[in-house]
Amino acid sequence: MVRMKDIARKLNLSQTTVSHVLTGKHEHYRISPATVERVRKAAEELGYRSSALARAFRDRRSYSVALAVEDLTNPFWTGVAIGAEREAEAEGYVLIVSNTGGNAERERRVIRMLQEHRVDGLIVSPVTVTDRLLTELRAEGRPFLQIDRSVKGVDIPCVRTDHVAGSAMAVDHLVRRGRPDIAFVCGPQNVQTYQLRLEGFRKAVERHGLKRTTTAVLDAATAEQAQAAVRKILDARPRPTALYVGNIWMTLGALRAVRAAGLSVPGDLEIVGFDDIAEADLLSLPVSTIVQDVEAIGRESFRTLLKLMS
Amino acid sequence: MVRMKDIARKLNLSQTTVSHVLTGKHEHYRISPATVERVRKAAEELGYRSSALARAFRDRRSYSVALAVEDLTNPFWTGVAIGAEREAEAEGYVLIVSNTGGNAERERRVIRMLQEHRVDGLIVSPVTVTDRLLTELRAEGRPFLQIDRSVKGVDIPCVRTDHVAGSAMAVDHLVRRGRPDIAFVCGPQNVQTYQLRLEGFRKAVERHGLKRTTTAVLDAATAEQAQAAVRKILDARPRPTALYVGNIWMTLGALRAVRAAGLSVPGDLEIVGFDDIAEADLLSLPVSTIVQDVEAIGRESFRTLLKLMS
DNA sequence: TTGACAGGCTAATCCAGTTTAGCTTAGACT
DNA sequence: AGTCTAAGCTAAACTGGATTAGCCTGTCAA
Repeated sequence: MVRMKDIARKLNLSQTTVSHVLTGKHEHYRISPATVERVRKAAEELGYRSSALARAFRDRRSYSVALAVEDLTNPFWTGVAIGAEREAEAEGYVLIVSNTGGNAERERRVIRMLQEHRVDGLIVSPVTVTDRLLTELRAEGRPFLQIDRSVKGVDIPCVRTDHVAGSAMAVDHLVRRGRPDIAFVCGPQNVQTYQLRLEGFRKAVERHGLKRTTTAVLDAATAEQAQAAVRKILDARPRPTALYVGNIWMTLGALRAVRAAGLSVPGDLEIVGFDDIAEADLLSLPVSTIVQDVEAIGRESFRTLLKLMS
Repeated sequence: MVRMKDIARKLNLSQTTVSHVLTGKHEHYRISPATVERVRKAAEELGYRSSALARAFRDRRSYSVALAVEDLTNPFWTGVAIGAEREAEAEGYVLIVSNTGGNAERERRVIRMLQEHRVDGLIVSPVTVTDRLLTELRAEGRPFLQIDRSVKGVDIPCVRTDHVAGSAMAVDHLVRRGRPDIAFVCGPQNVQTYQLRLEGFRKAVERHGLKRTTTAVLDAATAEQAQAAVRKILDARPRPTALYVGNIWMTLGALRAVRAAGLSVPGDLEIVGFDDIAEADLLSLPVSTIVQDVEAIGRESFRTLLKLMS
């Protein structure tokens, strides 16, 4: 690798002068235009690439931030990652995306690794992370942001969709369509996202004064569990005429159960799901979705982190 | 941040000794067990986190590698990323995933940025990258790997599925099912992946001596283009009874066209698509797919890169 | 009583940039 | 003649580890 020193030696200049030219400081430190030109030309010729590593070391800023998410398989998280990366790149940062798989041990290992790599900031969706680790991270003074869900009792900023409002939208929509007997298929209550979606659902139901709603809270937000739950729901008499489902996989599972039961959608049953299903229109899936602008969440997260870092 | 120096000062030891203990070198450099214990305890108490940055700087190895992919929205690439990251983490590396969006300028910028961050190795799917940039990268001596597709005339290793064999599988399957009149909907020929898939198709067709096959080569591998192409294909008389489609998005587009035409699948028309559609069974999509073990491709890529790096 | 060796540690150097605090020379001005 | 200033550059320090070379003391054998 070509270093500044090499350029300096070649031109019989000091490394300092080369640095001034290459970092554009020659406005402050008067350097003759001829020298500026010579330095630039030499840098180009030798294929000089400044070492962000050396700079990071000296400045104690790595110009890198990390995003640790639960499941890169879920379009929600890839969207967030793409949004965050775009914004990061525009600001000259490198984004490190880590997939924790919602696994406590991996989450911990990944965070430690990123700490050691001295990332300037961290965006985490705390699935299993306890307030102990978060508090420790904050004590270290590393800028730090939660995304999509937050640990209770820890006052660390969090960027997320208003899940309560999202549920309200779903209920409003179904009521407006004349389907007040809604069955809500919700994810596990140890995940904050689903707590909030359930809370929003309950509030909206109360606001509308709906009497014939039901709620199924699953142990895990999977297609399989949703399929089984919906099968039961459809056995009930009178059968609900609307289904509100708490995430993308559960919606697919629900759809499967509904088809297996031979019901028509949206004739017999209208379905609203949280999370966009990108292929819904391609496949002509008869479901409405509560769409979160995932890339915006990613962009906003990075921008918030940037503020915390300055 | 706590440094080795701080631990040393606290214990009235030299930084060297602390380093020896913390890196486990005290087997070589005799240090009394009492000192080892004291150092370990102090490190723990002070919450010492070794700076991977400082180490990277000094060793000229960052213990980070990068994976630059075309489209993180495509499950193929997220699968690869997850596989590569898992393997990287196990080896103590940090993986930086970048989304180039198949855009030449972004691809170039991202690669430059990673170069400057002194990643130890690079895995790229060269969409728009020319052999000039690749050759330059190799000249720099940075270990470097192509994935899924390779630039012609540049001898840089490439990890990918055997696309030719994949196409052969598709044709074999359809022939076995008694559907020799296959229409192949293929992606653009400036992308190597589709060149190979087309080549495989042609070879298989020849091997079987099929007479009634057709081929549509699209300008872009999108659902929209595929839908339009399939619409035309279905107008032909006699109509083909089998469809082989070159990637996931095109398969979804094709499916849509087939449905719009009111044909039954697989009754009137049997469909095989390259790339897995994860939701296919959930949605009871009547298509067969050529499944690539994407995480394995990711893992294998990282392992190959690791070999190149040592 | 010397010298060989082991035990237990330390000083100094290097990595590639950025930054601070100058240093030298020529010409202008007093 | 003296001194002030601007122009155009440079030396040295700093970042946090890893490493190389070696220092000092005590014990034991010849």
